[in-house]
Amino acid sequence: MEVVHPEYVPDPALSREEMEALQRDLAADAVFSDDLDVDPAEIALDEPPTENATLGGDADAPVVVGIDQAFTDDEAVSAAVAIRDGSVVETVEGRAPLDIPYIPGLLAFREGGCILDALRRLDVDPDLLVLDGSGRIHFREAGIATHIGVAVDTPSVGVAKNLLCGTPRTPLDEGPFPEGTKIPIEADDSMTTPDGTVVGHALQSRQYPNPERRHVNPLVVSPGHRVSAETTVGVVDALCAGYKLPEPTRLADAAADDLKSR
DNA sequence: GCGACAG
DNA sequence: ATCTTGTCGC
Repeated sequence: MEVVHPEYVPDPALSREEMEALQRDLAADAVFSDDLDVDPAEIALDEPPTENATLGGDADAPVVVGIDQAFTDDEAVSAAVAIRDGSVVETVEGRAPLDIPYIPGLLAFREGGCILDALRRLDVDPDLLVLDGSGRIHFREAGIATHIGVAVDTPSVGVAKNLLCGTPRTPLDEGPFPEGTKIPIEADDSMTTPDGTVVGHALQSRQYPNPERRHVNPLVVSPGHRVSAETTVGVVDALCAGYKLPEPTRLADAAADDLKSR
């Protein structure tokens, strides 16, 4: 696939002020309502995808791509795994030097280059990108899922393990919550978004039989680009197949890990 | 000055 | 994110 907006390619050499300005610009181009080329209801997985399937499968089924990174001392490696009709149809990798440290709110400038490097090598055309981290749940509505989604103008969602900002309608420390629980997350005064706007959800994708003994924390999902908050939770939920993480990110996670160990 | 923060 | 074996619970 191609980068449609080169001006939004995250440049680690920018000053903090320039980075934030770029985020405000791209957030203005972000679409937080449904504008997909496929019916989101057709995006689902009942079981973990089958490894590599060059032949067979419905060639017209939606292509969902999971992306994740692993790190060494000075380099980031990214793995993008494309899934269609229940099987992995393509896997690519990307690399980039680590030029700046992790700074909350500026994650895309540390990991974005590596991700775009991988996505450019992708032959299939993704209908949805699933990224690690926030999308609209961000101080300037420009989390890494939004940043990447807008740069390639492709529907995207963000899946995070922790909350960056915003206020859950039910405090997350009031858990454990039963599997399937969806808690709206509203914008607060730490964000540019009008207060009370639902910018994402906490999603209890998995829970143990006896949460009192041992429990799982919810995921934090938010729209990246061209997807609404409601559709985002529904789709991520449908992409889970028995594990806490949705299959696209689980597979990308594993792929990135063994790329690192090589 | 205080607080608070994805990966 | 990363450094790392065993260990708890179902």
